Amino acid sequence: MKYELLKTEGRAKRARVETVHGVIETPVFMNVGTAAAIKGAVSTDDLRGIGTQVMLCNTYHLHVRPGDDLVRDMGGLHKFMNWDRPVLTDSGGFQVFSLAGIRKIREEGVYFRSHVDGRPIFMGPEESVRIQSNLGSTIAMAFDECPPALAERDYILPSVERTTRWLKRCKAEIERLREEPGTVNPEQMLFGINQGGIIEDIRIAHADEISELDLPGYAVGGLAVGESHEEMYHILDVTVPHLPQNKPTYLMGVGTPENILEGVDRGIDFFDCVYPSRNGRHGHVYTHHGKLNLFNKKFERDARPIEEGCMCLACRSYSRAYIRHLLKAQEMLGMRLAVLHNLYFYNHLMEEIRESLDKGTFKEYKDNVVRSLREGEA
RNA sequence: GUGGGUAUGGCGCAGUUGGCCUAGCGCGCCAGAUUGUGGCUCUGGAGAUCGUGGGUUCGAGUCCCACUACCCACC
Repeated sequence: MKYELLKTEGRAKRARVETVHGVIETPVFMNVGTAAAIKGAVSTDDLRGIGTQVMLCNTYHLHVRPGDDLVRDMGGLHKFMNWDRPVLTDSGGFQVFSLAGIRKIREEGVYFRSHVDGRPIFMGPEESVRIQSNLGSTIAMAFDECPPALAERDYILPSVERTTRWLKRCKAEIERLREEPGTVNPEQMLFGINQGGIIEDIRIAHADEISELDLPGYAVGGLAVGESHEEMYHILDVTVPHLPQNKPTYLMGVGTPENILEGVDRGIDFFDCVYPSRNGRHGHVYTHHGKLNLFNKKFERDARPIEEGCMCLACRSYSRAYIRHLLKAQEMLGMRLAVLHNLYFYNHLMEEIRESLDKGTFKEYKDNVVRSLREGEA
């Protein structure tokens, strides 16, 4: 992997990452396809058409179904889903948080009950890395615990210490697997994850500690899980400078267009979020003038596209009224068009961000977009 | 025509021996939430002269009579 820093503006970074599956221009928004598909009937062909650079898939979910051994036997995730560009796999760490009701955390790892059929599933650092190795993703994420934002110091501190021990085990395991014959992707990279809730000194100490492991990239995890925007931005302000600046920095699970602009401004390269796809399925669509809820009655006879001038499939051909009708009638095409629009919007937003960084006008661009997003539709 | 049944917000229903019914629920409708995705979930809100008319009673969605509409069976 090669990380080439092309330009900076304040802390904001414009970079190019070369991987075995091709180049990633950053800042980038990764499109979330948990179960090896973007929900909403979006194909990988669609993704190529809307500027998707990286697809994000999930270790836990693919392990449960269809099984990582099956994916390996089918030639790896790339071949399986017909996507030859970069893929990042989330480790299953977030499921420690999101499936809190059906798991137990121990030093060796996490005992889940499958959300599909209830069978016991054990996942520790070695298991997570092995699964991700079978999937053959471009970037594997370390297996961590994502504690709730409101957790107290006496919960966060031991949790973060365990996450560090898990990270070292992940690193050892991926290095071991790299040497094994038949590994799907011997060039697979491991990114470490910083945790610490909203407690400054824990965040910083942890960032310093994991930076020493000299991994190819680092993520800030455990944000946007209940804390305020101000708290999230503050943690980025104090934490990101303690992560290597000559490597990709990934803010996990974030966020709204405004969150992303603020993240870029604080030195983040990679983002991902379920918002464009999940909200699309639920009829919420993004524009430069804020988010619209297409279920709202005011769009019943609105002949305009979702956003004037947008070049996505939905906006080139269909009205708000028609997409609203499809969504209300639960026609799959409604979801599909809304999701395609949202992903296009996010990918296009990142392109605008990169252009403004190239030109040295990011600050101005960001202020304008944030104002426009907040003002809403005229 | 005869006998039986049913009529409660847009739809489907619940309403116990008449009294916490100032009429409840599901869907739908109108809004809002959702941040490393369990095609979910959650939170608010609007909307009903309880088919019509009369009667009994201190009090009727609940009981009685007539009428109307629909459903079923028989002729």
